[in-house]
Amino acid sequence: MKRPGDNLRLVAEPARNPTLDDVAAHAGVSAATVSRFINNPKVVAASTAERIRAAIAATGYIPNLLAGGLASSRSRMVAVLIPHLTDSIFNDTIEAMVEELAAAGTNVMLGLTGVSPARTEELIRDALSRRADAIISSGPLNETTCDLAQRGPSLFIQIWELPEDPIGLAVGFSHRAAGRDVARFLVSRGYTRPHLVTADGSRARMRSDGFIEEWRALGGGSVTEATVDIPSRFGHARRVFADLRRLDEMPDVVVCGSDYLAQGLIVEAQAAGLRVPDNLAVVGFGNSSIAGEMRPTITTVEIDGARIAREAIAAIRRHGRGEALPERAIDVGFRLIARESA
Amino acid sequence: MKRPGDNLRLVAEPARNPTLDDVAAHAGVSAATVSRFINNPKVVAASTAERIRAAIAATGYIPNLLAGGLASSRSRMVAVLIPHLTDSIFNDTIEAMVEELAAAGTNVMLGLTGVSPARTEELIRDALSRRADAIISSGPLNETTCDLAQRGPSLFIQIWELPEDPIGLAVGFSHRAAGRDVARFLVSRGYTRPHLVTADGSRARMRSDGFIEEWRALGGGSVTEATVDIPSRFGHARRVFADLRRLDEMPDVVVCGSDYLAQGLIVEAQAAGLRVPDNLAVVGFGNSSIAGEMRPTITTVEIDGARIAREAIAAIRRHGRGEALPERAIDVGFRLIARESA
DNA sequence: CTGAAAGCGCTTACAG
DNA sequence: CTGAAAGCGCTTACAG
Repeated sequence: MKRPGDNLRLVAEPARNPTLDDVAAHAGVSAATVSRFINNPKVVAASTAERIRAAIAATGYIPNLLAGGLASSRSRMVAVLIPHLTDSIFNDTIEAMVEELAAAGTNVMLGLTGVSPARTEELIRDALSRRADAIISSGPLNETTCDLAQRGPSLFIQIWELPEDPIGLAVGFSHRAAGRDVARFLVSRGYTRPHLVTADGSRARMRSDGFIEEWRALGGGSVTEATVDIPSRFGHARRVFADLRRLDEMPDVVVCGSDYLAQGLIVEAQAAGLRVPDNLAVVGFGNSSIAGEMRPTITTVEIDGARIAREAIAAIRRHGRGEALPERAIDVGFRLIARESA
Repeated sequence: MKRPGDNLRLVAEPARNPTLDDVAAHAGVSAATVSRFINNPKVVAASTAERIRAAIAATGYIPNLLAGGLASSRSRMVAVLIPHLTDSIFNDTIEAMVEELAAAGTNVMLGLTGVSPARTEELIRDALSRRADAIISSGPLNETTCDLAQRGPSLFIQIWELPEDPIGLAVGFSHRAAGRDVARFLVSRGYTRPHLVTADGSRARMRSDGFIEEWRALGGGSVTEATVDIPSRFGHARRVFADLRRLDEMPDVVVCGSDYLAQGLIVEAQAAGLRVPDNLAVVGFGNSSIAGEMRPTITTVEIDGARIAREAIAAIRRHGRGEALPERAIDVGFRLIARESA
């Protein structure tokens, strides 16, 4: 078994992890100077820097970010709170987020909220306990969680939505507007009998409301609707499709809450001998990577997840420097991508 | 703007976040007692506990885990390092892990390693810096990262594999044995022309090696092989299928590195007018949720991700109590699930 | 450009 | 069951 210090002969290293003081002693400078070097190499003299660099290598020093965070009240950690990991429409955004944060030397605390505000509350509390520099959330909030989120110095960022009165910052888009756009698109393509599959949750609800509003405004006929559990996933398709066939009149297009569910419906429709989009059209949501790869390719609404990540991170940086945010809500918009499925 | 303290009239609260001392003062006890109450409520007298509880509520106290972790050298945080989030075969395992850890009051630092050992090294360093109680990794290691992983008090757990000589603990299964099982299964079903789609990475490689070894041992004929980038995803299917058609002899079964890729191949095959499994059979890997829901349902190898999560967490707990681990490697096995696709 | 010193907010033997 | 006190390992004005 190899242990730290085994390959050092000149200096008798202690068995414990080396600390800043050990490095300082090794380099013949004070701990303060080592600290300065680590956080901002340019402020120390070149020759000193070199000695410190050598001392760090020789001792195998690994900074203690718990101590650093306590002393500086900057944890260099951001909490990311999302409902699910599997079949999640957020995954591209989260992946972009985690990677951009890593590039900025910031780590990510991941919290899975499910659909429970209680879980969300606990996770916000945990993030606050760890003095997260920011909390990025797409989970369900209630009054208690909002109150909680306002406390503490952590910047609270809501993503994938644009609430009336953001707690800290919101980076998202209008779900209602997205729903309206889909309605307009389907009217323009001549569809007459849409069926909406809405996941239990305010955001999907808002899209459906927007859809119905616009559909009515454009003189569209009857709309039917089904509900599925969050998140809208591939596995829901069997039941949704079976229910579809029991409707009085078969719809000509199904609007889904995710590309995964849309994919599932295409599979089900084809297994039942229907052609997509001729016999049944399908619209997804999110432009997940599968959307452009499915046969037929899936018509969907694209959200620029990487942009959400970038805007969030830019705001965190500003907040970290003590600057005020130029705006409380950033609308990244969306884009309807017409492909083969509708 | 609401701030902490706004709704307290009796006690003049400071503008800063309340600390343990504030709670102690409010409850008329020492900080040590409050600390004890928070970490182990049973050790304080019932009446004291009640006063402390009230003081915590009144002050809106949120513990500082940075300070707590520094003092106790237990961060209550576990680092989870995985290659990707999207289309990842680990997601069920990770989801189970994060939820079980949350239930145990432990937070998760998520790191995305990609295929780069350099990234992995940096993330291990970060985890060590944050004094993670454990580092759970399924990412690629090299010599440097192994050395690093051995240092520090964090328990290092490798999941989804069973290396010769685990650094700390390994919780996984034999990929080679899984490959052999698939070969045996396909022979028993009478397939004669398998095509392996292997992701660039040692683990998928090991399954393919196991497959070929067993296939040969059972007197099987020629095997063809294609390579895809990690991870094996739905989107790879188009190219893989196109390449398939250019082979001298069309295979009768394709063995994929994930259920997502298997799903994609089914879609491609059907779009080309082939029937699955009659004209082309497909085998997946991982028993992701889509596998049982696809049409046809996908024959695959199930890994008990929840069990991996449980074993890992049990080990972390033991390690936290200072107990030695009963074993250095835990084989959770796997199970071939025969469905419709092969 | 660098050092001495105070302080960040907890935990934990040690005593009682 | 509880308190006083030392200590965890950093950062950061302050002074030079």
